[in-house]
Amino acid sequence: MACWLFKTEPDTYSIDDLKREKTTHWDGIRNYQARNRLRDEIKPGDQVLIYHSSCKQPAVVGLAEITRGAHPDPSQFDPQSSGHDAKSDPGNPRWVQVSLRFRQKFAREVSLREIRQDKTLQDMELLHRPRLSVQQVSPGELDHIINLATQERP
DNA sequence: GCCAACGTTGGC
DNA sequence: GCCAACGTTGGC
Repeated sequence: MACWLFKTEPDTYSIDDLKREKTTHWDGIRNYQARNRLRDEIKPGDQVLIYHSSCKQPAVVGLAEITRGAHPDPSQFDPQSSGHDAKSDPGNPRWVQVSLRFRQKFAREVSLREIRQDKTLQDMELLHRPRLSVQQVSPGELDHIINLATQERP
């Protein structure tokens, strides 16, 4: 079982949207490194931290679980979609999505600022790989963040 | 295949 | 809104 962190802009799709819908398809990924991780590494049962980006307080806000591995992202073939890709071959789709299920919205957010200040989280990819929306998380990091999220603010 | 120009992400 | 980081594009 591997652990990941998916970035999302809450104005577009938030943890509350996921909580309401229960499951979703993580579509719209149009970066090759992120795509490769979805396609090659992310498997059903993997745990996913949900992270809100481009907002007032960037933070880890909840937890989800992968229910289905990579399959074609339909939005690449939709001319109306912002993710439309005219160069993608329907016989060999370029972009994939995964499916995931809501597990929990954390009692409190673990902000990027707090992660930066936490000694045990200094190696998180989140702090070293800007602009990558599918991030690796170690089991220890996942555990630590869940602990923070269920404790009182220091 | 190099690399300059350009576009996007995302924190601040 | 600024701008740093870095991915992508396209001319050569």
